[in-house]
Amino acid sequence: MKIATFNVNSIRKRLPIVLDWLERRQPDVLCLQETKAQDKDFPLLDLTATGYHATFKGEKSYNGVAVLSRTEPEEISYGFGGGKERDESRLIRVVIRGIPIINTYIPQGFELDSPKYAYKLAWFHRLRRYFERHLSRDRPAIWCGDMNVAPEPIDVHSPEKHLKHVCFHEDARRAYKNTVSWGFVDVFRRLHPDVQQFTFFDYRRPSSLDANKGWRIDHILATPPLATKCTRAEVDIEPRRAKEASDHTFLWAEFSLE
DNA sequence: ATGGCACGCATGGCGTGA
Repeated sequence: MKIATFNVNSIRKRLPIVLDWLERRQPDVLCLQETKAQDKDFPLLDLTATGYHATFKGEKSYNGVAVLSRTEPEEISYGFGGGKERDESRLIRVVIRGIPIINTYIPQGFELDSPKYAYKLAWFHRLRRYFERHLSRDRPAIWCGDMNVAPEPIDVHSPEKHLKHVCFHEDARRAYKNTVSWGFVDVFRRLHPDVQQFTFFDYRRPSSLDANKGWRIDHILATPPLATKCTRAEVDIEPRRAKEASDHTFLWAEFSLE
């Protein structure tokens, strides 16, 4: 099973890139973040014309997540469920071929002294509790998406310059790792322990792509019984070089499910 | 040290992203 994740930064703007990638790469599952479209404006027909099923939840202007899948999901749920701040356009859970897949768009955080950063840190704790309620670390499960955290110094260019950046600050890294430690394995890092490979390159530094000055903040993780079956995990840099690209690019992983 | 680019929107300026 091939699963991919991609922060599209507007599904309507990135539709040609997504359609092209689906056709050429033929993933079983593609998780999208920052679709930036209300459900009524989601380009459903363009995407389902490919044969993929689309499961999505969005809002005006911001956030929004979607899962495109070759087969229809056996279960679907949006957000944390219950209470306030369900964040339905940041978390989507589907079950495909019996495997729970959680696609998240983690809050970015803005600045260290911003309430948004406190919200980001709390989000990781809420997510850990969500995993505790809904998953078992002894059974196959996948968590993927835009995590807005570079876990280690190798995962960002010039780490010494970014110690106070909301995507590399020690508190963000600790919060992310605490959620990971519930029982997930970063499959890219497991297969490529020493490779520096980024998934995000800032628009505002157009030379960053050629200079390979980016961030690895998009991740695919699996519980141990599934992580051991991961045979490949790769970043596809080509779509970042495309005309009218997203500032993120695709990460994909292949699992041997026999 | 600062700003830079792109996105959506009751849109020619702002909030947001990372």
